[in-house]
Amino acid sequence: MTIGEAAQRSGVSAKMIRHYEAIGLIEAERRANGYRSYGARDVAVLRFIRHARDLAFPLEDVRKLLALWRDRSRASAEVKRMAIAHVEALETKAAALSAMAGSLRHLANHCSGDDRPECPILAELEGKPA
Amino acid sequence: MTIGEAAQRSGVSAKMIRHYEAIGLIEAERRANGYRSYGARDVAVLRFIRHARDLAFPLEDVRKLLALWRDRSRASAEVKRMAIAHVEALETKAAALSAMAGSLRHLANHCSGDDRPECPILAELEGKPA
DNA sequence: CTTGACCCTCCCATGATGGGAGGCCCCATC
DNA sequence: GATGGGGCCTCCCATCATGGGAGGGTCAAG
Repeated sequence: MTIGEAAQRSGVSAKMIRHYEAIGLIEAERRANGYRSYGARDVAVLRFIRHARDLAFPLEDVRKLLALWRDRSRASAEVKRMAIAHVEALETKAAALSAMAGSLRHLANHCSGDDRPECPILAELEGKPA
Repeated sequence: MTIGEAAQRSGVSAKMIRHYEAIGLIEAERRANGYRSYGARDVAVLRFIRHARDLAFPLEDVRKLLALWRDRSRASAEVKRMAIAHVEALETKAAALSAMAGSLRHLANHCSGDDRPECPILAELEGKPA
């Protein structure tokens, strides 16, 4: 199938499929006319990548996960280790965002939000010590 | 003061100070030798920027916040509106990350993590429907 | 007068993705 | 057989905020 069809079936844009090839994440056969050609297995790989990306695994992690996926005799320990590390990174980021949201929401709650110029939000941005 | 000193006092790197100038967020006087020159007010502005960035306001928002900050007669309504919108964006992102962390942690909990190759994490990445 | 610590500008890289230009290919329809 | 439209190709640029580094000028202390 063509790259367009593979894109549709995998949910990965044609643009990204070419990119994944450019960075060596996947490979593709070429037809005589230069067009990339894909099969069912390629679509499965693309879906795998998309699912990993849906969980926000960076592409370098995806590369390792793909290698582990293809190695049927791999130990699950390595996969689990990567997953846990990634979970922790996600939780750390989520906590940081929540904290920012919380303190900003707090400031906003104390801002009248009307025509008056007094604004604790700007005051905080101005004054918070270095 | 020089850019290096302004950087130290404001907590914004010299690299970033130059960048903020390049994108028109701030301006800087120049000495005869071409060096940028900053005063206490500039440091205050840089701190303002840093605090806004600490709350993950995008630079375009910072630009608007700076304008509002400088306008002593501004209405706080606009500031509040921006803050609330940003809080919502932060919360949305945090929730998305938490959700990803949660589902991945769930998968990891069901992965033996030993020498055996069976791994629900890889199975999920492989099989999840499009 | 040398040395080291600054400063300057300009270019490149990150990470993942999209947009678009310019050009080739293929199929269907007239 | 020619034409048109849609899909494919490659290559470049943009995003967002930040850092790194090269190559070169400046200044102050020794």
